[in-house]
Amino acid sequence: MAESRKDQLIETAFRLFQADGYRSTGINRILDEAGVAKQTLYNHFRTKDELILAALERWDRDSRQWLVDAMEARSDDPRERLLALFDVLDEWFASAGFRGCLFVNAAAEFGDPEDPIHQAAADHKQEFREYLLAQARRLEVDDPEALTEHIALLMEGAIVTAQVGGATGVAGRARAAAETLISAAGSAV
Amino acid sequence: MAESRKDQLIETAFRLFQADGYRSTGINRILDEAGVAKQTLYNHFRTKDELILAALERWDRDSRQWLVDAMEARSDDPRERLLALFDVLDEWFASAGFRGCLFVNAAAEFGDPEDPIHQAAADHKQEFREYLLAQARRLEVDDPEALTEHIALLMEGAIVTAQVGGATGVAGRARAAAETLISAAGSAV
DNA sequence: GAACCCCTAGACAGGTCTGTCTGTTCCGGC
DNA sequence: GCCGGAACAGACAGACCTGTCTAGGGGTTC
Repeated sequence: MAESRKDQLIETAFRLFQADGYRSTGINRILDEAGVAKQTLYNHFRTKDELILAALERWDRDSRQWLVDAMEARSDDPRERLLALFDVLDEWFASAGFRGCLFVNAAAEFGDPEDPIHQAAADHKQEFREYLLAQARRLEVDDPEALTEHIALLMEGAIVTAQVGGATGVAGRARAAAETLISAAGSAV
Repeated sequence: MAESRKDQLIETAFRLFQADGYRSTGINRILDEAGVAKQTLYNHFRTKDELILAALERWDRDSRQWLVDAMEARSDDPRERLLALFDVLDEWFASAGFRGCLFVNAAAEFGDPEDPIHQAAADHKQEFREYLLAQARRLEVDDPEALTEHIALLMEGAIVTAQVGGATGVAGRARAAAETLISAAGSAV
C-alpha cells in the first residue's frame, strides 16, 4: 500500500468534513473510520485545525487539477472551454454526496477573516480565478478581467444555489448567462 | 420595555450565530449575553435547533423586508430597481460584522437537505427569488424566469465572494454583469 | 392577603470534545 | 538476532455541551 497513514487521515477527514461539516466531525470518528490510532494523528498534525488545513490544501490541488483537466479535455476553443466549466459543475452537482464547496463551507464555519482556515479558502478561490483569467485572455474581448469576474460570480452562485436548493438545472442556467456575457464582451475589438 | 424575553433571545442568538456560527455558539453564551435564565429559554423553545429556526425565520422576514424596501425606495423603474439590488448588497457587504448570508451558512453547517434548518434556508432563497421574478416581469423581456435566475446567481455569487475573499467592489462588478444581461434580455419583444 | 405565573440563579446529569500519556506490538535494516 | 522508529490500543484529564431540576423572587389579579 503506497498510501501512508497521513494520506489515509487526510482522505477520511476530507470525506467526513464534506458530509458533516468541520466542527461536528470529531477526531475520534475520523480515527475510527480511517483505522488509525490517535497518537498517529498527533504525530502528523499538532491540532485538529492543522488536519483541516491539510485536507483543504489537498483538495485545493486536486479539485483545481480536476476542473482544469476536464475543461481542457472538452475543447481547445477558448470560448467553449470557458463554457465547459459549467458542464463540469453540472456533473459535480449531480454526483453523490455533493454538499457544496468545501472552501465556502470552511469560510462559513471559520468566519474570522484572519483565521488560517478562512484564508486558505480565499487563496483557493483566487488561484482558480487566475486560471479563468488566463482563459479569458485568449478570447478577443475588451476587458478579460471583468469577464473573468462575471463568470466566477456565476460559478459561485451556481454552487451555492445547488447546495442550498438542489441541483436541478442550475449549472445549465448559469451557462446560458455566461454565453450572453461572453458574446456581449466579445463585441469589442 | 416592549421587547419580550423571547425576542431578546432571538436577537442575541441571531447576532452570535452570525459572528461565530451555529454549532460553535453555545446556549450558555447566548443566555449570558441576553441576560436571560436558562429555564426561560427552555420555556419558549424545546431545543437549540428550535431557537436556530426562530432566528432564521425572524431574519427571513426582516431581511427580505429590508431589501425590498431599499430597492423600492431607490427607483420605480423596473430595470433600475433590479439593479439597485446590487447597490443594497454593496452597503450590506461594507457593514460591520458582515459574515455572509446566514442561510447559506446554515445550509453549510446543516448539510442534510432533509434537516429543517437546511430547508428553512432553501425556503428563504425561493421566496426572495419570487420577488425578483415579479420585478423582472415588469420588464419587457422575452424570458423573465431566465433573467431572474441569472440575477439571483449573480447575487449569490457576490455574497459568497464578499464573504470569502473580501467585499471590495464585488457588488459593483455583479451589477455590471446584471446590466449586460438585462440589456441582452430586453432585445426581445 | 393569597393564588398565580413568569422569571432568576445555579447545581446537576450524562454525554462529547480535544489533546496527552502509557505501554505494547510490529517490521525493516543492520 | 537485535535495535529503533512508527503505529496500535486505550485510559485519562479537563473542558464544554445540551437539557433537567430545584428553590425561590417579584409582580398582577382576584
